[in-house]
Amino acid sequence: MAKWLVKTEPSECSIDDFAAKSGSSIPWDGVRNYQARNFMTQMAEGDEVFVYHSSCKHIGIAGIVTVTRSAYPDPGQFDPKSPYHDSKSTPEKPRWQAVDMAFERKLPRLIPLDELKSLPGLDNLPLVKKGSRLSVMPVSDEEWQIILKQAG
DNA sequence: GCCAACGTTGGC
DNA sequence: GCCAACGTTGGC
Repeated sequence: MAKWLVKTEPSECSIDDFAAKSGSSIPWDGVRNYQARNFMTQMAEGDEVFVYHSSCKHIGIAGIVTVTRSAYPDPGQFDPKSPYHDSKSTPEKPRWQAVDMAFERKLPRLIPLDELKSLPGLDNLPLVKKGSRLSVMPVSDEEWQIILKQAG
């Protein structure tokens, strides 16, 4: 089972929003970056995903969600009224994909970015690289264990 | 709010 | 295909 990490602004969709809807799925949509989209299409039902809070007071990894539905065309791209509308996208040739995810658990504590940066073994994780804007990325089993262990 | 780093667009 | 200009991301 593959593992992943997604970035989100908690004001948009936080781990607590997932927790509040525990037992039901939330669409992960609005991704408009090709590399991130390509990773999303590789997600499978049951994959675990770290949720990272960005652009906020407490930046870091906050919890874990599970993929409940693999990639399907992101509806927003077809809707002219959607902020995620893409005029070059058609239902026959969709450009962007969404997945569904559901709450699994919060980490015992939030792991701040500076802590992630200082941990050995995470050097290859795009998240900790300066200037990286990739919002969906794979996490190796080794990286996953390092982060879980750090959470306590 | 600032600004460096990045991805995308479009003229050539 | 190059690359300057632009808009966005995201830590600080």
